Amino acid sequence: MEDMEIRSKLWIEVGGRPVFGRGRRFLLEAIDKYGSINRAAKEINISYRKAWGYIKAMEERLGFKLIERQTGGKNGGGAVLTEKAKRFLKKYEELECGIRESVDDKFRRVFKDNSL
Amino acid sequence: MEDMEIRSKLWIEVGGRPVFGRGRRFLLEAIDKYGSINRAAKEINISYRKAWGYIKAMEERLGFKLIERQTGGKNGGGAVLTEKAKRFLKKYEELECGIRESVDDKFRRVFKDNSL
DNA sequence: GTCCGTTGTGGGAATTTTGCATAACGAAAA
DNA sequence: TTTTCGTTATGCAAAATTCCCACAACGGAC
Repeated sequence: MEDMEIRSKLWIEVGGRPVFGRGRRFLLEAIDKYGSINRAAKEINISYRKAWGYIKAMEERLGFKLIERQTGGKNGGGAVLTEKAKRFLKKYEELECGIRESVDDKFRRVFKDNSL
Repeated sequence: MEDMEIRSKLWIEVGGRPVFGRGRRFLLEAIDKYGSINRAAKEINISYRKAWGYIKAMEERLGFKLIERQTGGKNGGGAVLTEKAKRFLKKYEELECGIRESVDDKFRRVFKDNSL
């Protein structure tokens, strides 16, 4: 059983539906960095279609606009995070910080004494 | 944003495939309690088919037998956990213990100051 | 007007999950 | 010996979900 590994997931729901998690976090961070949903999606290895669906659902369920988009124009357009989105993202980063590490630690302590 | 809630999930993988998590934990606990896969599945509100699939995958991926089954006979048969399964289950319970609570706490600390 | 890299979206394909239906089993009772 | 009963076992179709292809619209730069 040496290839066992622990995995953990953390997400926020609204009305019982997922609204934010690690994947969406990476998406927003990448959009913030690159100014483009398309580019961001490529960067984190998901399809544009999927990224677009994430954003749509997030905005609907959270009830506020996360991303200011512009279609056409210089460079074809682009996207930037709203201030509210940035504040939300920051909070989520803070929430997530340290949790995975502590889960990994506990896993190692409990499961890695090589008995079963 | 008052109906936001945090959710977390913890599971073990082998070869990149899920092997054990909260649902399977409940399943094994119920089998241990009732001595029947069928009864256990009803108790935790999943179909027998699903429970059976869980067990099959767990045993394949973990590489050892979790459940001793008997078909036919008194009461139609039944199922009991192997000793190894009991030890594994115990470890998982220990691993999971406290993690959800600490996640909830952190969520409350970070997100419940009502600003965004 | 053409080009380019965006955003926006329908809808079908592919995959995963779900659960219905039914067979096999074997001790105990009839 | 035969019937009964509540199990385990599993194929397969249907339902649900996820994924992704293909194309439209946009508008500044050239």
